[in-house]
Amino acid sequence: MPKIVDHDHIREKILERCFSIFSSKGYSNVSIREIAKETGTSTGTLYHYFKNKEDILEQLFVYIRKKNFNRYLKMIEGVDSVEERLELITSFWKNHIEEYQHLILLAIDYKRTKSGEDAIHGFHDFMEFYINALSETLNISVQTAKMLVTYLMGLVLTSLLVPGIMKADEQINVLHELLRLQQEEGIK
Amino acid sequence: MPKIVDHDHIREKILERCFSIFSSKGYSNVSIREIAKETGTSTGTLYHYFKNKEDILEQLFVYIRKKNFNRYLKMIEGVDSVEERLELITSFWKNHIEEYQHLILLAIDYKRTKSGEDAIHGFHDFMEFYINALSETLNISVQTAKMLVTYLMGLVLTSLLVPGIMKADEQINVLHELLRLQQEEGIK
Amino acid sequence: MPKIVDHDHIREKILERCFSIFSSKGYSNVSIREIAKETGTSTGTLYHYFKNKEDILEQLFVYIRKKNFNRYLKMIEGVDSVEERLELITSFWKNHIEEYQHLILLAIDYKRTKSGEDAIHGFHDFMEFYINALSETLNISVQTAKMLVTYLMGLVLTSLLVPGIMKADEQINVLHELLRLQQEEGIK
Amino acid sequence: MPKIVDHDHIREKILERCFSIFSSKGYSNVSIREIAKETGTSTGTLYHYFKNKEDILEQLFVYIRKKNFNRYLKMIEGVDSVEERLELITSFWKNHIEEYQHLILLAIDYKRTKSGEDAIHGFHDFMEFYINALSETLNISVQTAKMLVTYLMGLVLTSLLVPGIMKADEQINVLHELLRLQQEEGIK
DNA sequence: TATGAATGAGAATTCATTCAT
DNA sequence: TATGAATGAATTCTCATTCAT
Repeated sequence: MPKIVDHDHIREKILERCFSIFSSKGYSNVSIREIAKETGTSTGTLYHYFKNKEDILEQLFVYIRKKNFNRYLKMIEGVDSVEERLELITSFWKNHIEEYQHLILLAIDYKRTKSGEDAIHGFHDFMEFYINALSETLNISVQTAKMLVTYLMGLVLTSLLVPGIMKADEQINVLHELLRLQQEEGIK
Repeated sequence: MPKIVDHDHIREKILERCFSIFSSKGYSNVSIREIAKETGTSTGTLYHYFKNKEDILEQLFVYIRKKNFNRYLKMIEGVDSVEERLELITSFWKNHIEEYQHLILLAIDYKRTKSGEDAIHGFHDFMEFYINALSETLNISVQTAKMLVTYLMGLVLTSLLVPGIMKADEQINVLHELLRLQQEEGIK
Repeated sequence: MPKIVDHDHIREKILERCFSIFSSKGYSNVSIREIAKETGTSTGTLYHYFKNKEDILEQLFVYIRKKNFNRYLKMIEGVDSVEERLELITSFWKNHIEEYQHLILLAIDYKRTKSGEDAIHGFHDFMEFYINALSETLNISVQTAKMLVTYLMGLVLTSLLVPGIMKADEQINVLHELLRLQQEEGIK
Repeated sequence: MPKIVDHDHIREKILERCFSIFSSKGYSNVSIREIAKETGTSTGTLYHYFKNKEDILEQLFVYIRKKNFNRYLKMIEGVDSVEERLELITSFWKNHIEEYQHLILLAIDYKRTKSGEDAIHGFHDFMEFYINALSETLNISVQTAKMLVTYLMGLVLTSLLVPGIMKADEQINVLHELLRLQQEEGIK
């Protein structure tokens, strides 16, 4: 009579924890032993859920991407006014900037580990999704959405490297104002 | 009368090579043996020039920072017209975007390795230098310079992660146009 | 349900083997690889049982000390006549002189490695135990016991360095005679 | 025109310093680099005076032995009364106990490094010299001299390992008294 | 004679992975 | 399914030794 466990639930618990550890220490600097300890399991158990260490990184990337997409869609859902959406998005970014820091670091680790097309591909989808989503959501051109995403990426990165100088909150406010003005102009 | 060598020259040759290797594989994924092979020396020699592996990262960061500052100052030197400077800076960025990719990756490795204040401090100076330099060079407010730097950081990062979507060249052109227009307006 | 092993038993098997290897080659001249080979394990396993190389030395010292105390006490146990005890002790020394050679060498390695108070402390207890034990066991003054122990130490050392000249057996016999005479005198 | 240096003098200076360093840290734990630094020379220079690291140990042993013999002979020279000699020898031991500690440690390092007959042979001469010298100097039997030397060795060793318990000075006094009494008896 | 830069073998230690229980 | 003991390759770093100057 085997023990009944929620396989996927445990897997995701482990991934969630890894997202944070990998981010702060770097994938390469975290040992399997450390992951086991931090997740309250054992090395043997980890190898039940994941093929090998790299597979954790791989699954983590897929998991986080999916989670992000879903969350974005759920957030926008049912909000029709562009102004409201803009409000929503800016407040969302303020609250989740740390998570996007993790994401960027994860992407870099992923790229360096896979060092090939797979990584690029994965992140490509990510970007494209957000560019199109923002373009549609905010009713702006794809070109403008690209610049917006680029800027947001810069925001995340600088807030990660030089939190003192680049206050993300502040800069998001400025951005919000800029976009709001642009919306108004568009309406006129 | 020991063997006479240009200690600093050798040191910098090694650092220069490490800048590129660390960037593509990540500091933690490059072994001392590999560095020795890539730089055409031996592990023993490396430890003659550097206290330990971390010291390579440390010295590399200092070296690159200094080199960057000097180059920027030399570039601007003797160019008085703001338009010309804008031209200069945009073309500079186009030519050196890869190097700034390396730099960002280095900064991340540095932060993760030192995992503390030291890293932040080093990068803080870097940012501050460029924000002030751009503010003065292009005759724009510090606030605008911050946004500009943030955007440039985003540019570097996206061109690194999704080179297909975010064409740095293209985006720099757009940015250039934006800044040029702003300058003109300022003149009027 | 991990693999079930008698952790302490394995640990002691390793220590027992190290006692002999360290003694003949010196702690510093024995590599972890060599210990692994000699004990029939692997380097990884050694680090499963010991924190690091120095920890082997440390645990070895503790282990040997404890083993020695217990053996001495068990030997004396139930023997009431002083003459019999003297007989017992001298024959014990004859049989275990090699082990005391190991012990002295271990103590020296320990002192040099720890190079501090810890080492002194450990050996201090050892000495004190034997001085008091001999004093009580043989019914002699502490001062005389000290001299006896000093002499025995000299015996072990010389038999180690110049086995040809200083025949331990012979010298123990002389010592035995001396002590026996002293006992008799005390009785009178 | 080559620099004129007193080759032997420098060599002995180095050996003297090594005697002390080896003693406290152990031959194996002292690197050539460390010897160079401690003696104010360079690794290259050391290899001018000594064939290799082991040769330092070898020459050191020979040097110390010779120095010891000469000193002993010079000390005894011209002192005819046995009582005076005894006085001389005990005070000599009190003053030089540390040096004999060094010597024992050196002998152990030597034995472990050579791990063969050479070492034994070297120390054999040492012992024999002292046994005979003491026998003649103090007018005691060789057997007694052997016991005396054994005891002295124990004294040196215990004062090294447990300086707190075994006060060498004190024990030498006791020994001195014992021997003095024996002398008197012999005279009667 | 004197220096210390250069070397690579070998040291201690860590790590992903396997496997008996 | 879960555990952690076992493994040995690979890592960082040290060291005796050589050699150009």
